[in-house]
Amino acid sequence: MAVTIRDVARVAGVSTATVSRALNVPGKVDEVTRARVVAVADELGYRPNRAARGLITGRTGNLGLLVPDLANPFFPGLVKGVQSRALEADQQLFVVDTDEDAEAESELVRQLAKQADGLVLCSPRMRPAGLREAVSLAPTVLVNRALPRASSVTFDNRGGAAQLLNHLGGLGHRRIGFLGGPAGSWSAAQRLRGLREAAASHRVTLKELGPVAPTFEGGLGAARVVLQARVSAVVAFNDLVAVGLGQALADRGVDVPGELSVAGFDDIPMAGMLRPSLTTVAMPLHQAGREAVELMLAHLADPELGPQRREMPTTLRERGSTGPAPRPRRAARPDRTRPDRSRRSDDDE
Amino acid sequence: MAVTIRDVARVAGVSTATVSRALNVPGKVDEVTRARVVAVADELGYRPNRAARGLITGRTGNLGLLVPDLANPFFPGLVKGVQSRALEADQQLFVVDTDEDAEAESELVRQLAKQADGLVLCSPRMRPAGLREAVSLAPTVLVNRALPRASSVTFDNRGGAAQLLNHLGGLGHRRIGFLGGPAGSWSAAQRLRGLREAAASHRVTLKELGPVAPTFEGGLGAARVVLQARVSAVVAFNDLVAVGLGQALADRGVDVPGELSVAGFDDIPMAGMLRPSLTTVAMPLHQAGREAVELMLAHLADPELGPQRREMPTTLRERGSTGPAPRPRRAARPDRTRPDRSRRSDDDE
DNA sequence: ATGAAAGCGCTAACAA
DNA sequence: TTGTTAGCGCTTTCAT
Repeated sequence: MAVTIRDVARVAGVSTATVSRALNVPGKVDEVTRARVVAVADELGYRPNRAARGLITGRTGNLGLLVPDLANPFFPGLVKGVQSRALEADQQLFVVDTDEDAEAESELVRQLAKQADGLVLCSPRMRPAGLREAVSLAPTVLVNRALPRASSVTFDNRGGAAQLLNHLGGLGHRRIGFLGGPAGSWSAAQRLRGLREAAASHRVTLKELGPVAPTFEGGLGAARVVLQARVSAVVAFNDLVAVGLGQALADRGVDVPGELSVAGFDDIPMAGMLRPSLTTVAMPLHQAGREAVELMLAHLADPELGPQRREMPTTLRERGSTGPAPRPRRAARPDRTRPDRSRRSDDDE
Repeated sequence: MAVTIRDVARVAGVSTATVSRALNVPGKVDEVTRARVVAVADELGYRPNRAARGLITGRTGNLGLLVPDLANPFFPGLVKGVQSRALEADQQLFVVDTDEDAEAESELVRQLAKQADGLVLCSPRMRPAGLREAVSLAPTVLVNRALPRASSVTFDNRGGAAQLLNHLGGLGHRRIGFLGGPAGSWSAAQRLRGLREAAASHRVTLKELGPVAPTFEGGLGAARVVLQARVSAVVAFNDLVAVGLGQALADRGVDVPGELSVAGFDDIPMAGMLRPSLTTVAMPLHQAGREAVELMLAHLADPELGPQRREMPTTLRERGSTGPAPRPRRAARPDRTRPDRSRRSDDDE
């Protein structure tokens, strides 16, 4: 068996209660005794048994983190942020990937809640009722989603979208498409709103396209609808969609961004690995993750604390561009037969 | 407070011991009583307190998973596999991202081991001594790394490399470069070995290039050395490097794969999202993750069980290509829908 | 087949 | 400031 608090007590010549206090409530024990206890504990390599502690305190020392899909490059940054802060607070982290399954989410949350002191739910897909249950089960912080009377960390999607549109507007684009994400998506709504507001003050026409799945495939399948919309720039729901769209356009011989600009959200690492340049709205994922844990800890420390909200700032980024101008491909033959875009009716550039 | 075993016992009119048995050792209790107990437990919504159980059984019901970097697209598939099997076994999963820090790894493993019944260490960067300690702390399964007298799940890198070289050789390539990964890398060595053996029987000259960092940037910076090697095909250490190299070559106006073929390992999702086609050796990550947990559970069930080894088969895949040959650009015709090659590999469900 | 009781390792009253 | 004691929820002998 491992070394227990009794071993430490025996060797240090004190009671187990004193050991416990020395280690947990330093103020309530004589400095000399405390030092001795700590020394002994250290020497014996004592590590408290969290299960035993948890049995009496009701705390597990664990945090639960739920994400819809770890393979989505948006999430690892968040997970890392959450983890870094959790470890600092000496909390271990359960990570659950729900595979985008809104149904499964609820049950997983129930399981998690039982073993964790608090929950961080990232972009939860479940319906509000499910979220409410989660909140009732354990202190919960939502990330990338808001809910009345619940704590959350969100990103300034609206502001970011506005920045993006201002940028495009400044470049001379007058007809811009928004290739929307999934129907009920909260962030898609925010982004659209930001774009609309900015479009108004730029005399830009905003065309709503889609919605499409928030995936590479979603973007891949959207080339046609985008070309038909006769826009000079497209804002995709996120980078994954933007990348898919970019590929589909390239396959059709459309020069990106020469003929058509593509922008996205998230600033996923892949955005920097691609050639058609991509303007994207970056989210401070790591920080958001840390902030979420911070709120959790605050709730743990003070159960009476009301709902807290943090909105993280977003930043416009230019990714993957190799140079200033769109470079024609070398071996490319100049046969650009694209029925839709061949007649330029737009006031590009 | 939550509903405890005593509540169930009282309502069912039996002792707590019987409830415990009914729920855990169905054989040792009368079928009628068992049914009643289960019904009551169910109705009351009883959920065993794992801390209490753990206190007496010494089991936590948790598994620990350690990965070097979740943002590396290689790992999420593995994590998902591990998680899926862990949940089936009613084990919760601690996930720790070590940020490629070999030093931190050891301490994190120590912390993990205390709260988990077993450990799964993916591509651990730590030195053998550290691994030995881990193994001594808790039942441990290594993934993507082997260690004498330790259980592990590895991939058939050698066989995959051989397949790859056969493929390239069959295509007529006679000078092939290997852009190696980090110096001490176990998998890099395996891959090189497989390539060498196959090269011999194909009268192919294998040029060792690099090593480079196993990252996108690593590949990006290798264009020059690759071009100087005057090879007609390059096998990169992994897909990330391959993608970086592909971009760097494209920037220099080299036609991939027309003038130079690029291949990689891992079959990361991104491989399917890119245009210069990429031949890659796919690893059954999801399955490997599940297998790792399987081995863990076997060790848990029988502590006397000796070290187990599994080598997972690898498969050659063609990704991101739009056609068979270096493709002249095609004018956009009425929707020539590309076969959708970008879906995740079948083993990733 | 079932129950009584002990006790896992720890913390938190309550006493001293 | 420190020790004594009870008990968190559960499993597991040991009786019955």
